[in-house]
Amino acid sequence: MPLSFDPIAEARRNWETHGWGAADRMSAATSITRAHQILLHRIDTALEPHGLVFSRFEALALLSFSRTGSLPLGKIGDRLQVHPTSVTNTIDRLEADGLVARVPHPTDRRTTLAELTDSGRRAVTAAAAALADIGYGLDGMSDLETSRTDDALMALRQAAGDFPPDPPARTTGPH
Amino acid sequence: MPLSFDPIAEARRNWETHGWGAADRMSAATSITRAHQILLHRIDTALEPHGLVFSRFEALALLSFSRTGSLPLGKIGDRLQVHPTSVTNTIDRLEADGLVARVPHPTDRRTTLAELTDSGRRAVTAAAAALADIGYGLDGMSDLETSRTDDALMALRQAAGDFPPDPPARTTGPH
DNA sequence: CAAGATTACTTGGACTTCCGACTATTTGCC
DNA sequence: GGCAAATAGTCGGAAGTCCAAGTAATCTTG
Repeated sequence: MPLSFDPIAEARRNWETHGWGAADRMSAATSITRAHQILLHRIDTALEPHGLVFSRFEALALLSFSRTGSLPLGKIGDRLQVHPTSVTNTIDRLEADGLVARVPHPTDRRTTLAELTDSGRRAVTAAAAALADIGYGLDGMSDLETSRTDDALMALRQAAGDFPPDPPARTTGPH
Repeated sequence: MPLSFDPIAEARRNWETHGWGAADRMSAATSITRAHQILLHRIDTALEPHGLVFSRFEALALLSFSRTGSLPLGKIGDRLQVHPTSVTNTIDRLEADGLVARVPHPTDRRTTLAELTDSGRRAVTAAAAALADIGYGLDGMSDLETSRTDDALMALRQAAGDFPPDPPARTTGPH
């Protein structure tokens, strides 16, 4: 039973009426929360036939970009910006499905590597195509709206400390 | 250990290199996911001294805007756009903390109303001030970036069916 | 007016995420 | 060298979300 009005717009009116302040920011923050929910649902629906969810897809994608098809669990967490326990859980699931394998690090015995299997590489390729097909769940947003959102959120992520404010380093970049 | 580069920008480069397509959309979708994570953490941190989390605060705010300080649980779910089960859980928590009370609907015995207590009204007022203080977690985004994001996500929400595409109804609106 | 459909909420279960604590290993430094 | 500090990963537990299914009440319709 869809609503006949925008609940966030109504919340904004109430905020203003009650003098709660920062109504624009409340609206944007709530919109981001709701957008995340919409995206996650659309993306997970598209991934479901491939036996994946978004977080597991992200881990596979990251592995597929690495030279050796393997990465330490900790590095996966850093790049995906999730808690180490979430990485453990994600890799547990991928390993149970035969999409990755845990292998010991050749020199550092503390470290475990997650290594993409052939099956995992096939799955991530097919899943990436499925996600591109649905425009990563962003249907309804124009290219301009998409890029503006991306730019604005980059400022937020930077301010939150996700990456340094400096201009792109002059080096060859991360690897 | 913060990264020295933007992991989403790097993912975009990899997407393009591998010809996976829709790199701009992937970037925006991933940014929204990460932004949600940042906001939720900042907001919940600000609410923690008030014994609330964002979802419970939203429910209290909704109740405080209603004429009687009470609403059917189902209507709360509709407005907040969350699953009925989540409403049950949220109200359970608020009730355990004495911030709302479950009361039977006067005419429809299927329906349960959540009613704000005095304690709940005090809590939501204080919590709203705390959230306004931190700009709803959006520090780092300018007003322009905030409003552009809000506009873009409104298009997404509308396309997802959250509310109808028509211009605002000529009626007196929701109540 | 009675059976079937719909609506409202709750329960139980699966999943994901985070936090705190713990083990094992490596690194830094006196 | 050797001990403290830092690093890597996992486990247990608390939260939150959703889905499927179940109970209770109301509405619809023949």
